[in-house]
Amino acid sequence: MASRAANDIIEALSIDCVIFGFRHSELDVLLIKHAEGISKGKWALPGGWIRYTESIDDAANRLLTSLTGVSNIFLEQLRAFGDVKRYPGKRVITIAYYALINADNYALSPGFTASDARWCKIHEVPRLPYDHNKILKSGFQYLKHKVRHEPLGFNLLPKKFTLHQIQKLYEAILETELDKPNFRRKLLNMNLLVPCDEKQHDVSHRAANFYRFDKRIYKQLTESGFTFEL
Amino acid sequence: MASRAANDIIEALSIDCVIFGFRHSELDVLLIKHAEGISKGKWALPGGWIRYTESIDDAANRLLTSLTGVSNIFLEQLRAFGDVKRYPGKRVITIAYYALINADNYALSPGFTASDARWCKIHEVPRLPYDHNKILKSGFQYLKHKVRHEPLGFNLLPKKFTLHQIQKLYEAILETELDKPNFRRKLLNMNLLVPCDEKQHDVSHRAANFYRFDKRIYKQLTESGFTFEL
DNA sequence: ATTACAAATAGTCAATTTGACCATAATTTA
DNA sequence: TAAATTATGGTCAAATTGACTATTTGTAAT
Repeated sequence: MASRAANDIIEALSIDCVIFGFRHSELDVLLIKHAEGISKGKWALPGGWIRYTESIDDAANRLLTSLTGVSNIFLEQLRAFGDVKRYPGKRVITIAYYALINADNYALSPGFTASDARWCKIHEVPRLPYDHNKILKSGFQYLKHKVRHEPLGFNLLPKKFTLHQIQKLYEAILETELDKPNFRRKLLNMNLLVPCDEKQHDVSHRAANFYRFDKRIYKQLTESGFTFEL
Repeated sequence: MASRAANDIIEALSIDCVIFGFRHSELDVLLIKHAEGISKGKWALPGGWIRYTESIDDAANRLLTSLTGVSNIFLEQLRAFGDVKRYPGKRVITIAYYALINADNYALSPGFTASDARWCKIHEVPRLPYDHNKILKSGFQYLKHKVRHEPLGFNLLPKKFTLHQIQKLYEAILETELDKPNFRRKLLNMNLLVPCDEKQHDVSHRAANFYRFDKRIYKQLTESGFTFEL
């Protein structure tokens, strides 16, 4: 290990990122276009090789940032994909990561081995190389599950948001419509959201109240036995 | 890839298994004693190296069987652990698998690089090498979560089981006591369990009815929108 | 046999939560 | 001033939960 160069990469092991972006009440995935390698010219999930000197979490963040410009987000590991022939010509096991962010908050700037980067609607994703479609599907399933059992998603909204915004987010991810009053009641009764002394403006109808999500309150609640369920 | 021997192993990548065993209303973990290598003589999670010619799922099964004799069980992937210094002297990323089985149904026969194999009570696990304690903890957390959202656990009970048996299983995993009539009501109202025309015998009190879990019924229910929640 | 036990199963009941609604409030634009 | 639009409030029956009590069915002890 000591004799390796700082950016020597581990053979047979890669990272792939499934980055979900929420924008205009729609769910997108972040794709990059390969500038080199065996999939040159093809759109794929952002990913690449792990260095000997970085943890896999660090590798995921480094690769995502250098390929797409999206940085400082909370990437969570999905799982490893390790079918023998998932990658052509060579045995490569990949570790998939995922995240959910507000697409509008991040400027895309393709780099490293990517010639381009763009958001793609979740249901308009083209055929991707390797098993990337499978990884994406797996990530989407996981996201759906996760969002119902954890207050994932609040961090991607603006600090102050309306109940309508959360509802749209949930509807986009779960792919259903939700009853507004009931959704509102359920969420507010959790005592998880703090009402702000501020309303919407610039809207041509009754202004909605802003709320904020308080991490500390959530932590307190969970520690006293509360579990987020939607 | 073609030029490798059939059992060449991938450097820098390993498998570790967290096998939970339910026995005498208690939850155990399966440990092996290393017969060789840098942790010779130490107890650890069963694991080892992945071959170029097998999928990671297959590797997990092969390793578990050859080390402990436990075979033909449903191993599910937990996640990868990839801190830079998790393994001494060499960069090794490990992919963890877990399963929940009935300890009494499997005879342990240590082999391969294991000199011994045994069940260890979940709260009496010694200090394990590498980050195995961390992996175990992670697996236990996941198991607790999983068991509340999926009818995991029914497959480890005998084909025909009593409601009391399931309850004991859940109590062991969730580490709580559950109200008997309420637990019973909740479970039966799911219409997931099929009552058998058979009762316990050899018990010194009123015999309980046997039930069985029907995979097809569960599948049908989930397909029509049902979600198992406990 | 009768009684004491242990555990299974049944039932009660108030409190809470859900789902499907309808009603009203606050704003802006026609 | 009315219409439009969206937020927010409220209702109500049905279903679910949590905390219990009661009854049944069997064995074991006297």
